Amino acid sequence: MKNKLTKKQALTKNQLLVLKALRKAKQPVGAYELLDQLREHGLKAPLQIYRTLDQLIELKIVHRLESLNAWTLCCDAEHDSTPVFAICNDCGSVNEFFDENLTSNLAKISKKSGFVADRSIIEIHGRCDQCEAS
Amino acid sequence: MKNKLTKKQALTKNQLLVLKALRKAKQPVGAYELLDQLREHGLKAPLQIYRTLDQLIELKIVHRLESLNAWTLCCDAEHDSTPVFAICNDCGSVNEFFDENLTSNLAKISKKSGFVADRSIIEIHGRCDQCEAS
DNA sequence: AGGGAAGTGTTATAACATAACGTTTTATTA
DNA sequence: TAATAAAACGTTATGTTATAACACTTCCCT
Ligand SMILES: [Zn+2]
Ligand SMILES: [Zn+2]
Ligand SMILES: [Zn+2]
Ligand SMILES: [Zn+2]
Repeated sequence: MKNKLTKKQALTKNQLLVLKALRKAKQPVGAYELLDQLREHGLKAPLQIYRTLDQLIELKIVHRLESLNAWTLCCDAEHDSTPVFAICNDCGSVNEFFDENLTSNLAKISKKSGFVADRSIIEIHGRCDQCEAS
Repeated sequence: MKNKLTKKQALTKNQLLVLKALRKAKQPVGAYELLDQLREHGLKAPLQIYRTLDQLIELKIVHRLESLNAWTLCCDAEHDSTPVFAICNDCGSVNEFFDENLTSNLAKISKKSGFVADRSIIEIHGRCDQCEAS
């Protein structure tokens, strides 16, 4: 698989626009919010956003947060394992973690029941350390 | 906390209707599909479904599958731990599992980063054993 | 140059979810 | 049991998220 640098060089105009908007955000962003921000750059229709997000997910540059209907940049790590997202109820920040044990636990559970996993979603809601401290 | 039997005795008409529809289904069901099925019993508006589903979730009788925008009955087990849902891409069936190790791993990950967890979502997509066999 | 794959733009529509308001039912307790 | 509070209910309107269908363009490979 190509590394992220290589992938970035191949990005299209729309992909770069969406990526830039996501980078600017400190939180996951919804598709229509992205659309609003990118209207000034010529994007007009939801599909332009949804298609681009799908492409960026395919490139493993972006993740979709299922419980938020929103998207966020992948942390810099090149990873094949399942990310764990910690989502703060208060400030909306999201952190991406990896855990070997957890990944292998998931695999075991699947295996035990004969289920062949494809894609795993782990999203934890709660309060981040900063919000918890204040 | 009351057990499920006690809870069931207290269910309202709408709750019973939705519950019955969910029981009949072999897969998670969307809110509007429930609405369609329950029109003949007098339910007319989406809100009647959404409210009832919220109540049933509060009662821990029903779970929402975030990655499907659909709801399913809780397996019979009375559980406080985080359920793991295995969702088959082919047949749409969903199985609910629990895993001590996984639950404690999740707790550890949270703790390490100072995050205080509230609600965890674990949904695995793939192929169930039956579909895999065929 | 020819042909296929990926990307793009646009209009229309589908699918999912909540706001706001008032009424009815049920439970609590004076 | 009558007053009251809390929960559930019904209805209309609206907001939010996502995809279908179709035509056109760009890029890459042979
Ligand atoms: Zn990632
Ligand atoms: Zn926070
Ligand atoms: Zn359950
Ligand atoms: Zn299956």
